[in-house]
Amino acid sequence: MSEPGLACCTPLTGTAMSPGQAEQVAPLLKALADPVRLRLVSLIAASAGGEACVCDLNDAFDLTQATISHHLKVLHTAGLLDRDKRGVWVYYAVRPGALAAVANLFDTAVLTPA
Amino acid sequence: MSEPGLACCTPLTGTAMSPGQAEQVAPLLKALADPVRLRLVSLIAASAGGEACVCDLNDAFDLTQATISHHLKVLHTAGLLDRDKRGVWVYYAVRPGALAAVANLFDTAVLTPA
DNA sequence: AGAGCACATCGACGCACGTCGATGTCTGAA
DNA sequence: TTCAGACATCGACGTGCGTCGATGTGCTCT
Repeated sequence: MSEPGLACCTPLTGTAMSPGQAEQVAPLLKALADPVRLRLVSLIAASAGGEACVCDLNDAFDLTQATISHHLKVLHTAGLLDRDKRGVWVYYAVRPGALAAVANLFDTAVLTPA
Repeated sequence: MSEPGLACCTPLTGTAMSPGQAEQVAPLLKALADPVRLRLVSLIAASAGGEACVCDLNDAFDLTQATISHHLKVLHTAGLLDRDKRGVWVYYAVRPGALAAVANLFDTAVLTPA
């Protein structure tokens, strides 16, 4: 750590997240990085039975039905929500372990230094 | 649960995430919902001492120095990274408890049904 | 068969985001 | 004082995202 242009600090030892792993996890976080989708997941998880139908979710927001349907599709495509059609209604449920996987991410791959 | 247009399922009992809480947490996730920023946080956390200078972070990516500086600013503005200027170099460190707060989010406010 | 409802899809709009090259600011050394 | 290096900021470009109204699809009941 003397002249500029040379190694100025530590060579980044320790195992960090790989680029491939980062590009695999980022879409999951991106799907959750929206106030509406965050509330949607929370509402579904807090519902009785861990599932909720779109009609009820629609009433919880001041948004168009098309917008809610779009957000639900994003969450479903990301693998966070399970879709179950029963007659006229469609029920969404939080995919078991999906959120836990995200939570583990911060406990294992990122937080732990060594 | 008979005629369409009436209450078709459960009235969303249980405590879900409030709209204000969602809009407060979403920016945190949005800051992390990028492969480059995810790797940046991971690299910094995995570095010796839990901190890393920008010059080393720059070499880990095939991106312009301006782009890396931009991503670091986003993470710092979101409250995830601490900035410490020492002479010519700038060291970034993961803000203590910042990632843990995000991890707790999925364990308390969202995951737990009842 | 027809009507009505629940939900998905489509096309379009405005805005925010990721990236870049160029330039500015500050520090330490000659 | 001058110069070179480290990092931030600026302006611009293309792309993606959130939202909407309109329309399509599938189901149920009459």
